[in-house]
Amino acid sequence: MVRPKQKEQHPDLENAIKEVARSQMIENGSASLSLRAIARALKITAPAIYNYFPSRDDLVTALIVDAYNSLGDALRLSQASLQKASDGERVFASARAYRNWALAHPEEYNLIFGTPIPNYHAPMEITGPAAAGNMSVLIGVLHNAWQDGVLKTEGVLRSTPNMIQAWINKFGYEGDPVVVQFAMASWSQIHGMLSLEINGHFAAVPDDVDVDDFFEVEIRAMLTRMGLEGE
Amino acid sequence: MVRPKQKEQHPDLENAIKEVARSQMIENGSASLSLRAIARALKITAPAIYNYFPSRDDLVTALIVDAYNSLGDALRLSQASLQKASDGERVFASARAYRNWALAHPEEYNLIFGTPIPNYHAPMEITGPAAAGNMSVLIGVLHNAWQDGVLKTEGVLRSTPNMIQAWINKFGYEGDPVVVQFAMASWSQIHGMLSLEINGHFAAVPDDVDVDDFFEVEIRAMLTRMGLEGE
DNA sequence: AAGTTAAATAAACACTGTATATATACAGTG
DNA sequence: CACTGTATATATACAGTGTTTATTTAACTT
Repeated sequence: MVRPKQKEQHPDLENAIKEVARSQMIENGSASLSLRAIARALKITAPAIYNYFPSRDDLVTALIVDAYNSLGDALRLSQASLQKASDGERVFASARAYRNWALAHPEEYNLIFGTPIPNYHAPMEITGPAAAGNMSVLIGVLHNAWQDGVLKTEGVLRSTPNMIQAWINKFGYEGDPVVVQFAMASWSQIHGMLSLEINGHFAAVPDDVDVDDFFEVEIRAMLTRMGLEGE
Repeated sequence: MVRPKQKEQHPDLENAIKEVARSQMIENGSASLSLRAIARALKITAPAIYNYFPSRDDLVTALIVDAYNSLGDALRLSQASLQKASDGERVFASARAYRNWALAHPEEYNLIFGTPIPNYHAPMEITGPAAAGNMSVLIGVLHNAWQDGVLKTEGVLRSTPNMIQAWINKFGYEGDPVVVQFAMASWSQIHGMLSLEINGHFAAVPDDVDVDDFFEVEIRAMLTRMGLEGE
């Protein structure tokens, strides 16, 4: 038999491939993603996957975009579930949501921000917008705080840093560049802690040490710096 | 010929292997490290490498330890070359040295802090002490600032975070835990920015956007928080 | 019913890390 | 010097990888 009857094959093979890829990533680490292993699990042959993804890299890119969207959903949910909260509380909630997602999906987090797949290089024209979409959640929260006039912006910037201006030029933002600066700084800080925590650089074993309170202290310091400590 | 004459072979094959591995990592990315490619370059066969490194992972571990030491040298050099500098200047210098090393050795930086080698997991009993040795440079600088009484420690910690206490228990530190907190926080922040910068998450192309002034603003904010803004 | 298209297979290529067995240059000893 | 043992390399083989090609056939179209 060369082509199976429609009844006998997966109804949505493209999604089935991604699901198996995800579960195998979680089980064996994202580095050991293997088209052949996916094919074995689905009882098809490896080249069949090429009907849905032109190459292994395109599959990886699809997984990355899915991961970005999953993270973005978590961030938006953290805001949507907040009613009449202060600006500080909103930032805190988004920071916690970011971390909780990362701890719940470490392989996918590394897939996005690390380089776990040999010789894979993310095509920024695809992943860039997905990333910016998530960034804009944090920017949105800080933008509201700025509009509320509670953001401590005095003396932060002598002039707009190149990278901040480049981001604004590319993805657009109407408002004080210091809002983007704060967003990028907060993102960097949170990402730095998570990257070190997830990859076990804070302790011998990743789950060995509880980093919760360290994280809380630093988010609080972040809020203090931005003038949002009232929480 | 099964075994080459001593005159015809590399005088220090172990180091030659590491050097070729490093240069190939730099050229093709650390993910494409290949024992066979190394062997080809050295005109030996792949299994010969096993006489010097029990497995590919042991070679990677050796490269990681070398990278840690190289980074550590850069950090220590940044301090040794400073005479009669303020505590703030010393922190600033170590932050700049850290970033400069990372930008000059991006593949080695990812080798240390990312997971670029498929299915490789760093043995923390070896890499842990190497990492702690570098961390202690930053802790040392902040410890001096604390002893000078200029570190703004009031109200930072309600109690010592678990992760900070665990680090102190493991690697030892006599002094205020807030010094370690500040060191870990600064490290996280710097690492976060570098990880995003090096892996191109700040822009489409890694070298596309100048992140220097963004970095400076954030280090300055870091110093302000710790009470070292006098520089 | 015939022709076309789409989705799978089978086989092969060039790689990879690693294990095993084998050959030989060199060092140490009688 | 001759003999032996060990260290260091090779040769070969195995199981795995992503990918390409040609082939087959189910399903759709006319």
